[in-house]
Amino acid sequence: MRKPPQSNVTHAIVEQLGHAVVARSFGTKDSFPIEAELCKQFGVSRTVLREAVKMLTAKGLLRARPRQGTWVQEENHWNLLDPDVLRWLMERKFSLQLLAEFTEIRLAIEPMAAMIAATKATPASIAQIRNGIHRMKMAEQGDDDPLESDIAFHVAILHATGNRFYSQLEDVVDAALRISIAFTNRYKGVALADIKAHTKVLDHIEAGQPKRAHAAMTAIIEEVMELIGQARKKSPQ
Amino acid sequence: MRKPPQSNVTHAIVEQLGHAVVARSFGTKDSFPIEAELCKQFGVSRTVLREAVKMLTAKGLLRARPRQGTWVQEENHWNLLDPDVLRWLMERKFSLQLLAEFTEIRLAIEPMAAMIAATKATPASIAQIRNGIHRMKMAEQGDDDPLESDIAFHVAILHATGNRFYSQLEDVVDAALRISIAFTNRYKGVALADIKAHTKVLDHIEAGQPKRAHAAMTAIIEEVMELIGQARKKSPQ
DNA sequence: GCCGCGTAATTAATCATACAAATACAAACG
DNA sequence: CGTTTGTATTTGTATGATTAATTACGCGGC
Repeated sequence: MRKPPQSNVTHAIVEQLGHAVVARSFGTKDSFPIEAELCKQFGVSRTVLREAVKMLTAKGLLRARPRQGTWVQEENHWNLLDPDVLRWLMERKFSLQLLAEFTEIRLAIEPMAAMIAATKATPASIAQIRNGIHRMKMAEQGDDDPLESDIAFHVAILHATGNRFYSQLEDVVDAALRISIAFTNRYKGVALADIKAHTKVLDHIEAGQPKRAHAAMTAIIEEVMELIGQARKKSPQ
Repeated sequence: MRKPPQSNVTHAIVEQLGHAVVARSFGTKDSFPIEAELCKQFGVSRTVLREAVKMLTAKGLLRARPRQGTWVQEENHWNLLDPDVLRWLMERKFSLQLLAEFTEIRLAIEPMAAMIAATKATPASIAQIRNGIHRMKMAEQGDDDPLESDIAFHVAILHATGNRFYSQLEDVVDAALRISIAFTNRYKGVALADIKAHTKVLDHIEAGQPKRAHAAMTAIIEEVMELIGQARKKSPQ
């Protein structure tokens, strides 16, 4: 994604440990290595390791207590909506199941976002949405990236709500779209039909038609849901 | 909420610093104290302070770089959906604005959750929902807590989706409901009408009627939205 | 005066070590 | 047999020293 690289040692450890945790590389609860063990394993000082563990604790992945040691939290404690956790999950543990759950959330958020945008969007935020569509058109002719332009469109709508919590879900949408591409090239390339469907959403938002904007966005995402459903039938995991 | 107290010094600092950050107690960007300064201020060692800062960094509230120092991130970097951040915001910086934004998110999530639950709910998860309603009835007669029982109902529906991301939004709903109570006693006590409306949702879920479940839940939350709207007219912030 | 370049100063990052606190477990005691 | 007390283990906290990254500054060249 678009994060500054952060070339700290600590950060590197956080990444590795984070990946390992979501990938379930640590067997049973008590098989998680003790501090000293991990230090040796990664070749870093206790300070660095502890700070890394603290960061993962802050994201709900780990828990530590004196004398009991450190262990991986139950999955329902993970902050799934944390951008890092999201990314780790998607990089390490892709599954159609996960993608389906992602999309199910989008189905709640994005249509409602479009609906809200239809009543609250400013000229500036509408311009952002339009820019996304413009990029999709460019991408169709090979002059822009199809994935990035698609993301730009969807994210612009989240921001157009003027609601911080919707904006915050940018990363979920981002991850969901990237994951979509990862599993099937069917999504690759920008079809004219896609552009048409996306333009419809913009039109309704601009016209101040909440319900129609909602419906148009729902159509887009249900299309994705459909694709996933088909894929799962072929190779049910 | 229902978290183990965590009586560490580090955790205490995280709480204090977290509160201070969301309350905007640190003026301009460069007025954030340097490490040593904060250590003296809180009377803790650098170890503790650094680990606390790391945890807040993990939640997107702070950022630190050598020679530039530590500073508060722009608000759009905050992980608003992190349970801690959410709680700090709500404890320190209550506003009708914030509550409205909360509720706007609920308006997307919960009706869709009810919809999904109507097709996917298991006997066990339906029992959970029913238990929530049961508690509301008890609360009406003073035999249970009205707020907690209400929360139990809404959270049960999120879980009934079988979707981890919906489950994860438990804290948002939790916070929203608590905040609701905080600003008006209007919400206090359980009205018979409320119980009726909530029961309707359960009935539709049990009957496997997605659209009706969706509508019933929407009605409940729009009622809340209405209340907020009225309050904002009286004292527009 | 202006531009590039190395150098110094500042701040967080890392390391190493020591000691404190919490708690599970077992042994001792009633 | 239950209770208490001790002890070992693991994380928590403290401190000092060192390293690395980044910016600001001054120096020299033009």
